[in-house]
Amino acid sequence: MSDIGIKDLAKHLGISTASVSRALNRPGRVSEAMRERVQTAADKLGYRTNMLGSSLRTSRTRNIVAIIPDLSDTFNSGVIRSMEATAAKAGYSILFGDSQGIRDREMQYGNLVQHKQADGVIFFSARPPFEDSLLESDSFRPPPMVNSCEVVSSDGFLIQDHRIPYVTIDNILAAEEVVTHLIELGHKRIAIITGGSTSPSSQQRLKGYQKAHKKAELALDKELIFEGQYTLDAGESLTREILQLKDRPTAIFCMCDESALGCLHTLRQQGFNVPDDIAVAGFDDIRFANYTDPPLTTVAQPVTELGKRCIEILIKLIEKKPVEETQVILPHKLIVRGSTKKPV
Amino acid sequence: MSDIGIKDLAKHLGISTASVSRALNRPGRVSEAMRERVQTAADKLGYRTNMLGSSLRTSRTRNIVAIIPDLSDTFNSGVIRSMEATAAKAGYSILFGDSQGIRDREMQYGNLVQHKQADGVIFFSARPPFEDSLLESDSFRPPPMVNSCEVVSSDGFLIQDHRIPYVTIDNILAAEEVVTHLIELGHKRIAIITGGSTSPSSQQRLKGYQKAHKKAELALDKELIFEGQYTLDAGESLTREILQLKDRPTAIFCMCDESALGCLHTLRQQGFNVPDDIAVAGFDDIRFANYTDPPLTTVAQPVTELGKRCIEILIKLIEKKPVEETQVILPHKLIVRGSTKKPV
DNA sequence: TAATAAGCGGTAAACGTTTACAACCAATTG
DNA sequence: CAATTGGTTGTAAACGTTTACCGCTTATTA
Repeated sequence: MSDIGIKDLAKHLGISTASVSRALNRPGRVSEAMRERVQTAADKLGYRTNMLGSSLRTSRTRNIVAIIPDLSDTFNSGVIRSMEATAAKAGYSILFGDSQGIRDREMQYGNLVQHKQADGVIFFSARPPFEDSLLESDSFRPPPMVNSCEVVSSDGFLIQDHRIPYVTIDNILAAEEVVTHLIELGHKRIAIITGGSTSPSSQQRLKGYQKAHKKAELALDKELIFEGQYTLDAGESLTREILQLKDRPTAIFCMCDESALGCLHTLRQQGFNVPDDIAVAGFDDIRFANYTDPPLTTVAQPVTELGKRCIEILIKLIEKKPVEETQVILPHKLIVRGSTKKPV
Repeated sequence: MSDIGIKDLAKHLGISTASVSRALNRPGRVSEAMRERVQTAADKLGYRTNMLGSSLRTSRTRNIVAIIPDLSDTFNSGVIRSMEATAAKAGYSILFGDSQGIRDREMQYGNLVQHKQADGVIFFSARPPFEDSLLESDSFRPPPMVNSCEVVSSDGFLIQDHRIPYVTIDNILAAEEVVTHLIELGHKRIAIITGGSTSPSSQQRLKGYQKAHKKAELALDKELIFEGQYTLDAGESLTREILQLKDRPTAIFCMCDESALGCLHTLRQQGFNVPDDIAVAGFDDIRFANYTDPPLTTVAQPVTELGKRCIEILIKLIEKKPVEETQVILPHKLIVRGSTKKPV
């Protein structure tokens, strides 16, 4: 019973391996009697297809690589979870890599598909996880891939004039809405804690911040822009810096909720009241956002849908089915809670 | 340049595939000149070993399956992240499955190793992810596996009198310490929100709760035990129930920090002051625990070490190296913060 | 100098599947 | 009744590696 192969099964039934294979994978190309006979024998003997043999022959692994900058981030892990669920439903498994934002590590995971250990890639970064020389080479045959969340331009990334599908939200608009919300409340000095200058989503949210100011004909003060990261720590420490400004802002927009939690913490520690002294807004609507004191005003991203669509598109690509929409921009939603109020 | 195989490389160099293979994987079995010649040619032509062929031949995939009940849980995702990092360093990739605690799904992922898509398994549940009939069968040759966090007994799970290695903390002791801490502060009525009756870690923490009471000769009140889950929601809603008790407790021990956050939220909503009206303690020390108001008293689990040790042991098992310690109990640490204080 | 060893490279057989192709049989057709 | 068709199964060649085994050359030893 331990590790029986297709040959053993065939011999045991007195038929050819071809018939076994067909009975198992291609019902219809085999008589019903045969299909049943093989199936029950397979069950009884505990036959498990050795996928290595199968994959080698068919060059399909049913594995997908997902490369994430930080798996422990609440927003990311939500997306991944959804990806995994969607993939599993379609019979695919997810190999994942936490790149920590380091390009070398991204490429290391990208290699998995070049080594034929996976059929396609999802990446959360600006560039596909392949060496630049490859990306620029004409002979490069890019594997199925989908770009998620960190999309550079509305054209997507181009390889040989062919765009890579992506799924994201409109970061510019979303940030603009947050900031406009603050401006409409009456705030004039709004500090911002970014996600880092190398992150496309952060760049875009910054653009939204600027657009909102421009539209409201509000002057932009460079001093109010604090380059951070998408982390609790960044929010905490940069808020300390913000509080040292002579002309203190009346609102702080954090580009992710984790930073906003750090921000709230520092404000509380230093005796500031939110939202009366300072208003705070976040981004992502992680599940903790509703549990802070006061609850956090933020932008909800469609986490589940984001993951689901990525995988759906990727699988279509892998299976060479037509994919109707290759540039997906999902709706976000401004969620106003207690952390923002008009300045007193 | 697109997809060159070992044969192409061999032909291009006018040597046999055997030499190419040896030059690449077994330096020392080949002259230095040869090694170098092959290496540079491989680099230049962009040769990538097809791991399917290799794996088929060697029956080693360098993949590991990790089966988690809930990937988006902050504690879990921290452990996974550490696992991934450790595995990557050793040249392994992690295939992960979010089982949502459903046994069928666990087995579905367990199948991956039976289908030879992975070399070993890490599981976070009480039973190995294989069908019961298999587990009980004498002919079952269990694959390398390690049990993490949710360990049933100090013997580990037995298969054919052979114990499965595990890595965990002493949940009983840790919970006992939390509750003793509360008792020493002067609390006499301590409610508890569990992680669910099917979770071994929850059962053990409950045992610790009981032990602490016994040791302090404090009566146990069944009414104070609330069966929950390891989630925010459970903490939130069960706290509402707790507050309806006629004889209200002065402290609440939540078996995970997420529940504690939910608990704090409900308390705040209903106008209770923590810790003055009611003290709250959690478990896990997720990174948000220090950012709540007041900061949460909790038990720190060695998240990174937990993940690291699991993978290290598993890899030793896979590579048939001797593993000195198969039952690892890592140290935890009670972290007292502002959410617990003596009752007023 | 002959015998032995050591170093290196090639030959070819696996590993476990899937699938073109061919072969067979029975049923249908003209 | 011969020819054709359709349904079903078997044969055997791949897929891309690794590695046991063998043989060649050169160095070492007695």
